[in-house]
Amino acid sequence: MTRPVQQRRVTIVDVARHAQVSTTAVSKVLRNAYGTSPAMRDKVHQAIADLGYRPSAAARGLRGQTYTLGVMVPDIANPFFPEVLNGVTNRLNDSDYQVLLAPGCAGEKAEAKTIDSMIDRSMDGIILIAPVSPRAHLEHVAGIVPTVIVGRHARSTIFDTVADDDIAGAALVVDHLVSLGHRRIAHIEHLETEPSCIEEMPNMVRAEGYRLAMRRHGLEDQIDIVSTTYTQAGGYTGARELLDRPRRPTAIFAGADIAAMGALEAISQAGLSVPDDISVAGYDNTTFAAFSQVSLTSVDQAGWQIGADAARLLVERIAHRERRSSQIKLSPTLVVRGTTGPPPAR
Amino acid sequence: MTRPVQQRRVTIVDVARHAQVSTTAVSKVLRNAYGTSPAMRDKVHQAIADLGYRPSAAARGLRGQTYTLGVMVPDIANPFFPEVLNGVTNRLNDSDYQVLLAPGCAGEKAEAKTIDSMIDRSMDGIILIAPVSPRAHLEHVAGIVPTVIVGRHARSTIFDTVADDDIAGAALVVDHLVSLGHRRIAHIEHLETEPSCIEEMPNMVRAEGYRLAMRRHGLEDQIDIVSTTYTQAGGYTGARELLDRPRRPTAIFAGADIAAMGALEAISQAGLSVPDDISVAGYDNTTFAAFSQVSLTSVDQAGWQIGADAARLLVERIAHRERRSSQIKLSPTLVVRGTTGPPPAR
DNA sequence: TTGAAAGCGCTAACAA
DNA sequence: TTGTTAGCGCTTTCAA
Repeated sequence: MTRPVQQRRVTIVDVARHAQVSTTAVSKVLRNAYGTSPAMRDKVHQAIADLGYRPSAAARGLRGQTYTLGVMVPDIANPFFPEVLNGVTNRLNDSDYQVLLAPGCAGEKAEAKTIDSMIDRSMDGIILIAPVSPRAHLEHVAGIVPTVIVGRHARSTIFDTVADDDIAGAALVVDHLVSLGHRRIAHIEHLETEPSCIEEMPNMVRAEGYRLAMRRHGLEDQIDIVSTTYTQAGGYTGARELLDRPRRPTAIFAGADIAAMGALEAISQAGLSVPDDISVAGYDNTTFAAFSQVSLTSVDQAGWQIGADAARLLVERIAHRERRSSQIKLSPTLVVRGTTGPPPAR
Repeated sequence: MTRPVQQRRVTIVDVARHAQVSTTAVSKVLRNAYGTSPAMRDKVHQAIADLGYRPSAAARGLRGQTYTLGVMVPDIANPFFPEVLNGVTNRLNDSDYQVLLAPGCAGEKAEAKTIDSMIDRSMDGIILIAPVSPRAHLEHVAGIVPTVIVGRHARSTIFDTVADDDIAGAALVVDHLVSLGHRRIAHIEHLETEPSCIEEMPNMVRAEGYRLAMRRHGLEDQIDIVSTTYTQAGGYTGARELLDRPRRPTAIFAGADIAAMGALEAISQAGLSVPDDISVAGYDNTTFAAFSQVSLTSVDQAGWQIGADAARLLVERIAHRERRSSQIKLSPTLVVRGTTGPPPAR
């Protein structure tokens, strides 16, 4: 029985020797750098293929790039984020970059640890999705490594941002419900416990968009917000609270689909039917919103496009670190399904 | 306006000078290596705190460990995988390891590319979830870097495995349906297009478990399998085909929840009701199976536990590369909900 | 127990 | 256009 020989790693030196050129030449060919003749490129590529050479990211990182981009996701179980991620990876598919995801970073502390670990690993750039860190910290990070922030309604000269227009998204829902005849429209919001950066977070902007739209329709006296979280449990307790009101709302706008699911559960338990007794709308147009049994009216914020734009901005910024920062704001659309209808006749 | 000074990175040399010790000493303290006095440890830790030193993973990787573990996930949008991932990260939470996820590796080619990129980055160990690569390739990889394979029913001397007992899981479903009085029980399977490693894949084992259980109940003449994919569309077309049978089944066992969702859609479109006309069961007990509107009977394979076990085995193997390989097989449980009931009276 | 010094594999400044 | 060479920040023998 042959024992597998633990062979030494093939290095750039082996390639150079095999191709009868210098290591510099190999390095240049690898990086498509200036100053290599076609003949040399061929020789080097041949040697690389012959030897099965693969560059060591660690050694590269010590001097130059690692060809690694990091993406931080707050909650991988929320089906909206995979969609954004697909936009990112798809955009980078035939680039030299490898995307690595740092999972599970709930809260400011875990988030800081995750970002640090990406910096320690000399990543060439990072995309932070809906981070909760204070603005100052994000700017500090962006000063160290090219950074794109997704979801925060912030403006900075050193990082780029991509976000959905949450004001417009909330307005789409309110407009739709008003046009159906609703007046008593309530909102379930996510309230961040950590007080920093409050007004930049998408959840807060959605609540603000709801308020603005209600006022625009002359319904300021109907504004009714319960503060819970964007979770199924949060939606459930929020809806319970709303259903206990002396005059209960005829429609509930939950700031996230998963919260809308909790609300639907509470409504069904209360013996009420949707949309005949009460309408429900969500946000994110996640996979399950389209299930026929669910059929949830929801705001689609084009997660795929958000991811693709973030990836593009990041690559651009890596190439030109001094270029002006961009802020991309994408317009959401409303997907009307079966959970919204006219209010019950009174 | 002060321009942010791009200050030089704090290195081990700075720490050594500040603490008045050698760089060797700092390195030892960092790695909890043998041969450091408490006094020295204190001095070094103090200097690290004073200077805000963080080790460079690239430099470390060039000689020793990178303290990075890679996890490859086939499809991040499938809500079962986040659960496994949470098990992994939770288990490693207070270790020195950082978990990084390589997303989107559909197909053998993309998978190989992803694995290579993890090796290039000198990861200390990798967890491959439901890989489709041929066995020989997995063993080759495991020879280079400590590897744990999740979901494959394989046995190897050089890699560890963690898997759900899919034979038992399929039996749980068939037994449940038979006990309700069903005889015509059909199965929707996922058929891998790439012919390698077929019999090791969880989907194939589930189909085999279905066959075995049917035979055990004396129902071999009722065995009815349609081959599609574990997707919503796959479940939809699979169910359509089954509903068109001259004598249609009274129960459908889909090998994955997401396929069960497609089947439910097809059934509802055909004007049939669940479970009165036909019962449906899934596999994975994903989040949406518990939604009251869905209420899908499903097999729970304890994804969290699978992830935690995989992380434990990987850390053990990194510490003892020569230890005997382990195969962990976890027993699934059945979660009975509203989509299964007695067959219609004939 | 502590430290000096030689690399790890690559990139980039500089020389030819 | 090509090659020589000095590091990048760390780990790891090997001496002291």
